[in-house]
Amino acid sequence: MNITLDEIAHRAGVSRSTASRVLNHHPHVNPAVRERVWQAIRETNYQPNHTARSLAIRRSQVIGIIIPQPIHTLFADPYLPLLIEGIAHTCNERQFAMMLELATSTGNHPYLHIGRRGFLDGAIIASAVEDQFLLQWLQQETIPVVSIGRIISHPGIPYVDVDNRHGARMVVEHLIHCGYRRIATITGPMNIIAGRERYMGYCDALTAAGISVQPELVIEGNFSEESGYIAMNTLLRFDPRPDAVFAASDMMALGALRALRAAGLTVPNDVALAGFDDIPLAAAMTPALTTVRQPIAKLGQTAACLLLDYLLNPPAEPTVQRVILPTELVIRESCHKQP
Amino acid sequence: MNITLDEIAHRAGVSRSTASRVLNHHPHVNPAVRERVWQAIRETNYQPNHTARSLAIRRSQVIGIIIPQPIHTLFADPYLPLLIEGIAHTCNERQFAMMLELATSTGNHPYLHIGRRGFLDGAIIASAVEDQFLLQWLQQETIPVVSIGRIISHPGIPYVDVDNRHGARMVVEHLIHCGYRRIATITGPMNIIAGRERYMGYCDALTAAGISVQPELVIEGNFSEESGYIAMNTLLRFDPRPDAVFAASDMMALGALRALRAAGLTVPNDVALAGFDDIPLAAAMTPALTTVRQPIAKLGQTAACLLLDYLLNPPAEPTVQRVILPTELVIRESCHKQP
DNA sequence: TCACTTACTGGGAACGCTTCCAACTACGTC
DNA sequence: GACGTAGTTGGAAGCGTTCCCAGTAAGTGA
Repeated sequence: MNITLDEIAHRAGVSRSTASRVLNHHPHVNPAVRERVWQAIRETNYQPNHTARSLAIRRSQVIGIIIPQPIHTLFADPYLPLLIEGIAHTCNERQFAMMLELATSTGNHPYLHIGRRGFLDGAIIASAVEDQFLLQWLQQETIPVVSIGRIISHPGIPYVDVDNRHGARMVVEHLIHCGYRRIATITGPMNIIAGRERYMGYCDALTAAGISVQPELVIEGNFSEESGYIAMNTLLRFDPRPDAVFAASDMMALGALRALRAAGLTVPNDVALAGFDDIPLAAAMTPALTTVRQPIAKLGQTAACLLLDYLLNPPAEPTVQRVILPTELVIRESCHKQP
Repeated sequence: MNITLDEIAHRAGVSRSTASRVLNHHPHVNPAVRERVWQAIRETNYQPNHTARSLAIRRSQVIGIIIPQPIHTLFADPYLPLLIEGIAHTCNERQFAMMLELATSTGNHPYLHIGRRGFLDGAIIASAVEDQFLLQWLQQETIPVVSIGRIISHPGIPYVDVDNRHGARMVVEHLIHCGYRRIATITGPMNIIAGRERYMGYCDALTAAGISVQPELVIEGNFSEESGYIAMNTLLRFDPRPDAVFAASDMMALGALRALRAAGLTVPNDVALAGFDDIPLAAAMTPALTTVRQPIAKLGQTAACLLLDYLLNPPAEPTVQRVILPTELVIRESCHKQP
């Protein structure tokens, strides 16, 4: 049914070997023969069979993108799309394809296809949630893996991350600099390292300024708008209420803003607000949100580079690559005390 | 290096054929033999080679998800994530894997891998933008395809879609019912069928109520927050200004809201606002947005079902499946005139 | 006891490609 | 004129599966 390399060889009057050599741009093929083969390829619109090729060369030119959480919880903000765009950028460049491996909320087959030998050359863990499935899989897997975000329990896995801790510290220092002292934080999930590190950056800034961290001003959220709303309502019950809030994600900052509005308070005059991520909405909201920008697409791009470099020429001696990308403070309107 | 079926067969003291039969749950295998083979599989942690299997059975159990536009423009709202989640749901259920085929903003190799024979069993077009690449690819491709959204120029392609036109009509009728008469619309891109159909629904509702469609009250956006903001500012320059606005996406409604706030106007008292999509933020914003809910995950799920059903047992006579899923009006606070 | 089924098993070709190896040319070179 | 040598080619053995086909052993009914 489909045209094979044999068919091409026959049409060009050469052997399969020669046709293969032409296809793969090997040297030492007579120019005239080479042209005859290309002609046959063009005439028949021949496309080589990728599966057969993979089997023969024992590589698939496919990497997996592992998304350990139900996707809709993560895609609620544009983090993952940008990450994937970054990965895709590198993959397209180097002729690799991407498989999506995700845990659905209902399905019970996470990482279904990863285990099958020969299917993937390597994998990128898109968001390092250290759940049991992921850890169990890492335990027994043999293909090279690069993680977005450090995996504490597996220090041998190369990773790329942004400097969450420093970013958080910068933005909280900015709040302090603006004159706020009773600064609360709505953290990310503490089982995610980004959640923990942003919290640590918050602590760093307070401690450095001689302000003690008050446990009641620390509320754990899950990065979603809703959780920011709930956390802010909790914070508003304290007396005196915080005069500034650092939300560990812009979506949570958005939720906090909604709670503040509902309580009749204005930002930044009654309460200052800062976020993390710099999603497009952050610049668009009123007041425009002061936040920390992270180079998300770059993150994905770098992770893919790390993985593909490794795959294309594996290093002689094993070295674990680690890359930390810088974050950037974006000052807007949500934490300036109006005179 | 990796364990093969031959190794398993040898360990269990049987032929490769028998080992294969055990692996694939064929009948007519002696129970004792069967158990010996399974034991060898467990002991060695054997995983069958997917590539070799694909080659032999001439199926890959992989479908492609084709995303014809730079992903970040589409992922700006949670549409695509939910769609993918729906597709993944069906795929996980039936042991299929998903390849992501996306056009990056910089890359010039869209649909890179689709052409390679044997790589994909079928494909889902995630968002029917009729650009040249897509049409060109459809022209020459041979694998089964299902589209999310109708592709006008290729009526032979099965598709799944939501009833955009009726949904838009419902929400505009609701505005009319609330007493608004000078109703503007911010449409989606007119080269996307969803954009056109929502606009037609808007026209339907007005016409049915005996209101004529005023060209100056129709502004084309691109579904993004920013485009909603810009369009609303344009609308505000007209005198008399519209008393209600139907934005063809919630993100654009959000942008419109920002423009209205900036102009010192309140929703719904000065201007009513309605959206389309029912993204999570729609319920969370102030005022909560009246909008049209579309079953996005269901859309993906259905598309995947259509495709996989077709792949698993191709129908004898060719029939083009078409499915239209209903939309639902969600009434909240943004279009009730306060007494 | 003899066909005749039925349950089970192994051999080997096939899937479509890559690549090693050997062989064959043509061209100088001593 | 024998002898490398480099360029060029085809044959054939893989890659790790599936599955058809033939064959054996055991069970069944006349």
